[in-house]
Amino acid sequence: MRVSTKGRYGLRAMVDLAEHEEGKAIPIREISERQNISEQYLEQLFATLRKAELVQSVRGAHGGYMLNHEPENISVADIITTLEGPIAPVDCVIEDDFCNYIDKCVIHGLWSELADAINGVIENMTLADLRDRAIEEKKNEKSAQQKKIEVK
Amino acid sequence: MRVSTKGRYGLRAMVDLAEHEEGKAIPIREISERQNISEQYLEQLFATLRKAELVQSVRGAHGGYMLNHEPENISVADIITTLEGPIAPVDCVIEDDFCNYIDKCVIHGLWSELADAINGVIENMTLADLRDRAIEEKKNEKSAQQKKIEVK
DNA sequence: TTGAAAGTTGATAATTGATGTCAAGTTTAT
DNA sequence: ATAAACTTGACATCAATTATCAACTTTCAA
Repeated sequence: MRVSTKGRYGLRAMVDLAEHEEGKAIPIREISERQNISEQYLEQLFATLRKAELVQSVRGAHGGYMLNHEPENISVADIITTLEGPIAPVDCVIEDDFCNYIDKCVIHGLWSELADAINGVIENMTLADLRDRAIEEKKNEKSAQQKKIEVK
Repeated sequence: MRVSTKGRYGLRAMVDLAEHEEGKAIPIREISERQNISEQYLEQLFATLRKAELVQSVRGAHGGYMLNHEPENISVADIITTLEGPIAPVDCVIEDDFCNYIDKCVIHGLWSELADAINGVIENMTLADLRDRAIEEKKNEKSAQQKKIEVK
């Protein structure tokens, strides 16, 4: 019942992108350094994100990746489901063919509720929300550091 | 982001037990047949459930397993966390040591929300709820069959 | 009453398959 | 010619499942 590294790393990379892109492409190496995720793995993730049209790639020197939509219009659910497939605690919530077990529907109801709860959270949070939090976070760190220095 | 077979099969087995135990122990073979889960795998799951004191074992001929508490007092969360470990989308929601990444807290907030949403659902559903649904379900099947026969 | 057989839990090892990770080479644009 | 995206493949790790064997309890027949 974990979000795998695909979703976790991918989400961090996308927040990083939202934070740093200003009309220009960001190379994977930069994200890799800031986020401490291997370039090779990030390449895999971005290949998937590109196919899903969540990001654009710019090849060649000074190339890299940039978001393909406004951060306000990219939800956490978009990113995670792209990288990990549909978020559902069990397959039978996704597929239309029924479970082949006796008490299928008994537990099916529970899994549906769970899927709804999960999706409610991740559909209602956008990349813009996370980016803003990240920026806020860094402000606080800075002012905390400032205080330390002042105390010294 | 799936509940693994441990949680899924374990939950089905426990519902089965709640449905069929009437003061007597139920052997694993019966559950295995009804639920179509291998005996060996079920044995493993029940070993874990026994150590967590969710079930009792009775050895020897006519032995088997029985619930160790009233179905009303066993939540879905009890069963799933026993079999799969704490339910959290990422480790840093469980552990107290911080994530070692830059935007730790940015995404941390999201994961916490998600964990709360999930736990809310599974803590508020008990084995008794699922058992009752299972019984209800079977009644409906029967009356549906009955109707078919009547129509014939 | 005793001893063997059968049924069952209990523990651990072995196999299989999926996922995560890394490396090397290829293509494209500046 | 260089810097970057792209592509493919190999390897390692972990989860899921099956298999094996040991220990214990009851049953039943001699």
